[in-house]
Amino acid sequence: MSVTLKQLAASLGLSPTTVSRALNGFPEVNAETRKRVQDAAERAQYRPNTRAKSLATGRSMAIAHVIPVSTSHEIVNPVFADFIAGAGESYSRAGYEMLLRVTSDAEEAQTYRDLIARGAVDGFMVQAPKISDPRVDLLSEMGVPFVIHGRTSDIARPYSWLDINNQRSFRRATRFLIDLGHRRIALINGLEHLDFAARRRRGYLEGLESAGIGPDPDLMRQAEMTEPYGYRSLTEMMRLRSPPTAFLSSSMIVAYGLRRGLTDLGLRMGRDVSVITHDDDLSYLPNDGDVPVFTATRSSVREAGRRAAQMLLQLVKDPQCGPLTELMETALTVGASTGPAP
Amino acid sequence: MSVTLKQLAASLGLSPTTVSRALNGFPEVNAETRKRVQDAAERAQYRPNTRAKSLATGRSMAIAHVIPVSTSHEIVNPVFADFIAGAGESYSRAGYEMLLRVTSDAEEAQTYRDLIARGAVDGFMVQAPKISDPRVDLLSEMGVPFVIHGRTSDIARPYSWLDINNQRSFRRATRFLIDLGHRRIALINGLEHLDFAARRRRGYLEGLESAGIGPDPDLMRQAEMTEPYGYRSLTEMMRLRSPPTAFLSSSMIVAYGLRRGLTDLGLRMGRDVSVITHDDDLSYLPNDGDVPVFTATRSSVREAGRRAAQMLLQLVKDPQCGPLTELMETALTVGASTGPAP
DNA sequence: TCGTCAATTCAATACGGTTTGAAGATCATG
DNA sequence: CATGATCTTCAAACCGTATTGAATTGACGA
Repeated sequence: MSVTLKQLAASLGLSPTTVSRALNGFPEVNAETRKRVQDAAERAQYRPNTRAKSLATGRSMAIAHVIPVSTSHEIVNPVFADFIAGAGESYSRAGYEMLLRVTSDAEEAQTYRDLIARGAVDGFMVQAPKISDPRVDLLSEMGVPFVIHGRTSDIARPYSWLDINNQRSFRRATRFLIDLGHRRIALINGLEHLDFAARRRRGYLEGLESAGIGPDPDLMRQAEMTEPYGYRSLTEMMRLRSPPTAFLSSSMIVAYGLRRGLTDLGLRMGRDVSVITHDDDLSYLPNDGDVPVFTATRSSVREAGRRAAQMLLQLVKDPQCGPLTELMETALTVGASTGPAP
Repeated sequence: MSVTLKQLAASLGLSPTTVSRALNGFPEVNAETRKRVQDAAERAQYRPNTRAKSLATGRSMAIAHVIPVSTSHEIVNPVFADFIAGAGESYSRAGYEMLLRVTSDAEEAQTYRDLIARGAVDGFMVQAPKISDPRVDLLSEMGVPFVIHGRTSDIARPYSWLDINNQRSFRRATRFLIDLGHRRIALINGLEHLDFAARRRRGYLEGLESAGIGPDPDLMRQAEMTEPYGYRSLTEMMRLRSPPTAFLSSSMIVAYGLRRGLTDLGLRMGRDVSVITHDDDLSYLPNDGDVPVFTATRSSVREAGRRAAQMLLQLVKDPQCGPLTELMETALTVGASTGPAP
C-alpha cells in the first residue's frame, strides 16, 4: 500500500542503506545523491514505517498515559482532558505518539509492566497522584522514565514532577481573605487522599495559623468537585451558629455551586460573603473579562501538560539527566467575588 | 531487558516457531509441549513485543483519535474526555491501543494520511463532525476503517457512525414544553456549524412547527457552551418585549448559566420559567436524585464511546461488514426545572 | 519389512527499517 | 605509478515476531 524504503531505493538504483542514511541526515552521503533521494521520497510520499523503525532502533517513540477507572474516584474530569491536550501538543511537536490506556484500578500496576515489556512506550506520564502514591516506587524500580503531574508525599526516593504550588497558592488566598478582615473562612476541597487537595488544605491551615486563627472542622469539607457539592456545602455552612464569611473553593465548578447557594440565600457574593476559587483556566469555564467574576488562583493546566510532556521527553532522551522538577506558581487574580468582611 | 521469543525458545530447547504456535493456540502443537511452553512463558513474564508483532502481522492493533486544536472552536470539552474514556475501555478489552494525536487545524488531513502511511494505526475514530465534514471523503478514499461520533450532512457516500437522536430529542423536548403551555421557547444552542447542534436546531424548529408556532430569531442563539453564555442569553432574552417562558439548552453548563440568570431576576426555575437541557451524563456534572434538578434529555456519552469503539473494532476486523450505524435515543427525564407556562 | 499418513517440530524467510564492516571510486602525495 | 587517505556506496546482519514449506518421528496397515 505505502512505499517502503526498499522500493524507494530500487526506484533510484541505490541501496536501502544509502537511502536510509540520506534521509536521516548522515554526513557520509554525497550531497547530490541526498538531494535526489529527498526529492524522490517527497514525490513518493514516503513515510518510514513506525513499527519497523522502532523495532530497529529500540525506541518506540511513544508515551503512555495510564488512566485507571475506578468506582471510588473519577479521574476523567475536566482537568484531565486539558492536561492531555497540552501534553499531546508537545508530543506531536517532538514526533512522539501519545498512548492512552484505560485500565481498572486492580490491573494498574500490571498495565505499566505490560506496556514496557511489550516495548510499546518509552515513558509514562502519571496523573492524579495520591498521597504516598505507589506508582513512584513501581516505575522507579522498573527503571523507566516518568513524570508525575503533581507530587506525592512520604516518599524518600527522588522522582520527576511538575506541579503548581498548591500550598503557597492556598496559603496566599487564605491570607488575602484574612487581610480583608475575614476570620471565618471555609475550605471546600477536593478529595484529600489526592495529593493536590492535601497540599491545598495545608496551605489553608498555614494561612489561618499565621493569623492566629484556629481551624474549625465545621468549615472544612472534601468531596468530588461538583456543582451540587458546592451548593450543599454553602447552604449547610451558612446555617451554622457562626457561619463563614468567606469560602475557598478547589474548582470553578464548585464555585458555581457556592455562588448559587449564596443567591438562594439572598446574599451577594463579594459583599456579604467572599469566594476565592482555584481556576485551571479551561476554555469552557472562562473566568476573564476586565474584572473576572471570581477572585481566583489561576494556573493553566493545559500549559502544565505542555511542560510536563517536554520534561518527560527530555528524560527519555537522557535518562541520566536526573530527576527534573518544576513548581509553577499560580496567579492570584482579583475578581468581583471578594470584598471586605462585613 | 525483557525476554524475547527466541530466548524463551532456547531455554526450552525448542524452536521459535513451535513456541510461537504454542502460545498463539495453533492446533499442531503437542498438548504436553504447549503446557510446558505456557508455563515457561508465565514464569518468565514473557510478553510479545508489540512492534515486532505488528510488523510481522501487518496489523498495528491501534486506533487513533485525531484531535485538531484550533483557535476557532475548542474540541477539548467535557464531552470529549468522557467519550475518550468510554472508547478506551472497549479498546483495552479488545487488546487494542488508543493513540491520541493532537494536531493543528491546517495539518489535520495530512495527519490522517501520515498515521496510515506509517502503519501506526488500523482505524480512526472521528469526533465532533461538522455539517458536511470533509473527513468522510478523506478517510473513505484512503480506504481505512473509521467511525464518526455523530453524523454529518450533505454527504452522499455512506459511512459508519454512532449518534444520539439529537433531532428527535429536541423535538420531543420542545413538544414537552409546548404541552405544558409554553409558546415562547428559546434555544440556547452550541455552535451550529457542528452537526449535532444543527440537528438539535432542526428538532426544535420541527417541534415549534408541529404546534403552529413560528420561529423567532430573537429566541435562538449559538455559541461555545459556557456558563456565562447561558447567563448572558437568559438575561438578554428576558429583557425582550415578549420574553420566552421556556429555554432549551444544549449542555448542563449552559443550563447552570440559565439558572443563575433566573435567580438574579428573582424568577424561579420550573415555575416562572422552564428549562430543559441536554445532559451527557458526566460524573462531575450530576443531575440525578429522586427528582433531578433539571428536566433533561439524557444520554451517556461514555456509553457512546464504548459502543462506537466496538463498532470500529468490528469494522477493523472485517472491513467488508459494511457501514455500521447506530442511533441512540435519549431519555427525557423530568426534573424540577419545568412546569406549566405561567 | 516397507510404505503411508498423521502428528510434531524446525529451518528459513518475511515484515520494513537501521547499522556494521567492507569494498569501490576518487584524489592527493611522494 | 604506487600508496594511502578520503568519499561514497553497498551487502549483510539485526531488531522480535509470524508463517511457509520441509523434515522428523512414530504408528499403522499391508
